[in-house]
Amino acid sequence: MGIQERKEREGERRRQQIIVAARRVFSSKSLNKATMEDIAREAELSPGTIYLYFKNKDELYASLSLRILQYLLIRLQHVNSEKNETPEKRYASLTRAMIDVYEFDPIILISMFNLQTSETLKTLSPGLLSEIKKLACKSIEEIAVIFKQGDNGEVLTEYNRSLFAEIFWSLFSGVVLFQESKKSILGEEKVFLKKTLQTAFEIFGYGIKDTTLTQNK
Amino acid sequence: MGIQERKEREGERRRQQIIVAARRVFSSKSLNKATMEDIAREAELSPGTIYLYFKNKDELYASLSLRILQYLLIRLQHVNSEKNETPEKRYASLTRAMIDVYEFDPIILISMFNLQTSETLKTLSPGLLSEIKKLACKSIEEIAVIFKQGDNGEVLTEYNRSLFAEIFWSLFSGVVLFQESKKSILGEEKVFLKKTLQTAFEIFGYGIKDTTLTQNK
Amino acid sequence: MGIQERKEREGERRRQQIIVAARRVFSSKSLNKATMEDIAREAELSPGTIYLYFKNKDELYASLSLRILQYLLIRLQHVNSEKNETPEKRYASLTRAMIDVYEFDPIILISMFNLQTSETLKTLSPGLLSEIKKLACKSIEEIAVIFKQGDNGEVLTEYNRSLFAEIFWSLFSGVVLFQESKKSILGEEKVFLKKTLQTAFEIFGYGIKDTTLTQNK
Amino acid sequence: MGIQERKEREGERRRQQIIVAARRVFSSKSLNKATMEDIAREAELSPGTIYLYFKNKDELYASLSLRILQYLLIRLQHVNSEKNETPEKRYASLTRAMIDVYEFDPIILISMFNLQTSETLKTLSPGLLSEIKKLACKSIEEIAVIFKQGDNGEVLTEYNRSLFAEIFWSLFSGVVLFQESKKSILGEEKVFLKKTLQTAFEIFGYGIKDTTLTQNK
DNA sequence: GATGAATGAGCATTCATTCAT
DNA sequence: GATGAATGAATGCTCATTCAT
Repeated sequence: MGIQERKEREGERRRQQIIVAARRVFSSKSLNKATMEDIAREAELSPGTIYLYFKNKDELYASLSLRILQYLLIRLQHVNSEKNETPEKRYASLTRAMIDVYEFDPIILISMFNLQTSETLKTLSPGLLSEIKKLACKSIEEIAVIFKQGDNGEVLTEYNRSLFAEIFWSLFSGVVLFQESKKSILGEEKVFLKKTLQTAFEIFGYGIKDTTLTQNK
Repeated sequence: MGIQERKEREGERRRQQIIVAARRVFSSKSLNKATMEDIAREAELSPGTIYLYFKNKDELYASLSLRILQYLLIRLQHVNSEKNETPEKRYASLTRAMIDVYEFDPIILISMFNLQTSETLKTLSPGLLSEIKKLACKSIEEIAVIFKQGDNGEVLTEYNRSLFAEIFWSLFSGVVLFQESKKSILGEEKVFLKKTLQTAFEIFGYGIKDTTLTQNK
Repeated sequence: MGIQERKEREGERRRQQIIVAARRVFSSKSLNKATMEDIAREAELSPGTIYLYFKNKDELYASLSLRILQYLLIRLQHVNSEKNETPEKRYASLTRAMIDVYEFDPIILISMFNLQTSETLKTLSPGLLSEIKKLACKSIEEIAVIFKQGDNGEVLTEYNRSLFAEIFWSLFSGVVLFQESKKSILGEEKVFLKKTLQTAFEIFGYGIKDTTLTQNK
Repeated sequence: MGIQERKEREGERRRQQIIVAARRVFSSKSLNKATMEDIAREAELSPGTIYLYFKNKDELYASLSLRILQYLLIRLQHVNSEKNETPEKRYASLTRAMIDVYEFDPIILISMFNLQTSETLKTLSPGLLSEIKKLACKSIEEIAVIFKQGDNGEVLTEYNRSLFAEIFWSLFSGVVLFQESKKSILGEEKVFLKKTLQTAFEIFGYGIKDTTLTQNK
């Protein structure tokens, strides 16, 4: 029993060790440029060992996203657990949560956004793919819940809330990716990502109030 | 001279022929899956010929984006040329322009967004890279110009306008990429991209009005 | 001593357990496709344990052949022990013995024939290799002994008997392998291996009578 | 036109060049031990070039057998074209043909027999597989035709002729493989393959006469 | 300019074997 | 004796790019 447990824990530790190494490698090289040997070297393991814990390169890459998706979902659920708050406060909590998620691990967050668009997802094993889908969908649903009560007491329809949630999520990913590209490619030294995100969310926050009114007319 | 000109025109025609073929290939395969031979076959040329017109695969890929960036810039300049319009009308023109750009060539637009984040850009030849940068920056500047006069007569600072423009651009790319990923990966049948974009721009439009007020206080 | 014996017996049991598992695995996968882990799983042992009983994969594979070679030799010796029988009856016993050997374990028999031609044998440990050689040579000698008295009372020379024995053995392996290939590759539903073997042996039986006459002229 | 032809001829020459190199490599190493790089080096080409002419390693290996199967079929058809010959003379021609086939290229003949039993065939492209099947089946049919008129004027049934042809073929492969294994593994210096084959065919020749009589009773 | 055969570096993945526990 | 996690060498195949014609 104790042995069983210890082994499981050690196995999980190895997975984390590999994920951490992969994170470091992917932060300097893209999925295609990074080789399994790079990752193995970084993890101080042999290439073969990685395959004991991850089915293949793509699954390892996709697994990176799991952690941040889990963190994201927890943060969003926490926002929703503060039930008696005003809509304004809930929205403020939401924006804070998103910025925290970014700061939790920018590199992995960006790789997750890239994963979203890539063909890689299509060849993932069903288990891992559905896990990712589940977390992503749940997160968006949680965001939708935050928009439950329109700021003016107007109740948003189910449809609108989902739409707003998706747009909010799109705004988040769009800003992060664009600022990242500015930093890495356009060679801008200082990118005020946090400030830009705050402004973006502020605009969105004001925007939905009026949009709510419009849509309910 | 006449001969020189004809040659140049014919050369340009070849480039377009290759770009069109590449577009078709990239629409069904991602950058990494598509081979130069695929593109050559599609263009009814030999692989070697492509290298007469494009330095390498990445440059060919990046060249795809040039066309849509050019189209985008022209549309944005057109919006700004309607000088006496009200801010509301100008914003409406802007949103229409963006949706037109999407519909002009969704595939290339998406590939351009992907290019933005990819490592590919880093290895591009200086000439092509600066051409892309120039078009992208000009476009964002044109968007900023559209925001010149705040909707309430308040004049936005140069800084705010650029920030808003970037956020607007981020929102555009975020929505397009997210909806695309919904379509291709989550397997959603119908994705209402146009509707989602309109709503997103509506929210943004309302949002900046109030944000303007706040920021100028 | 008693302990020593018990250990040896248990060791032998383990070897058999592994051989049985290997047999099952090789029946569905060829030598190259089957992995040591497959065999370990089938034997409900760990990969490492197999190496306590067999030096390496090739030796394990070769060991499979030992059992059937032992069975073959015993059957052939039995045929020769029936001393007073007529040549015809002895030949009939021989053919029956060969068919029994086939039916004893077709899979291993075939793998033995394949082993014969493969490069695998060259890297076997001297002990195992000489064991296999010894059994194979003895078996062929026993067949030669069966041909001792030509069917017409003519006495075959030592040389002829060995030659006939080898040809008989070749015929056996040739028919088994060819029919096997018909079954597995040409996709023939029913292969009448037993009937074919009987006819082949009948032809051979008649043939050597006349050949004997010719050669002694 | 002339260019087209020359290119085709050069292409065919390359294929032959690769096949010749592969033959040399496979004669000293088994299919599994020989690497594509070995073959490329032997052919003084790069690994990539081989893939321009052969789909993969297995197809290259299988292609080796095509030539000898073609040669075999031609020889057998030639035997059958000598229509007025006596059965005895036709059988003598048959045995001579088989020995010639062996001497035409022993190495490839053996590799063909090994191919017959291997799993390799199962993954071949349908075109190549059916080409091999076709040649093999036709050859056996030609052998069956040679047995058309039983040596005693007795007419063999279609069924018997096919059976005899298969057994004859099996005998051939069995003898060749066994003698080969004697040479390479048992370390016998001189193997009298030709003599053994002749004796085997003599036995078979005499044997079918009597078997024919028995079967027609 | 156009060709397309040839190149060859590069890489994910496998699996027999080992050895610390 | 038994384990099974870790190893790491080995290899088939791809494909962007070149260059002789």
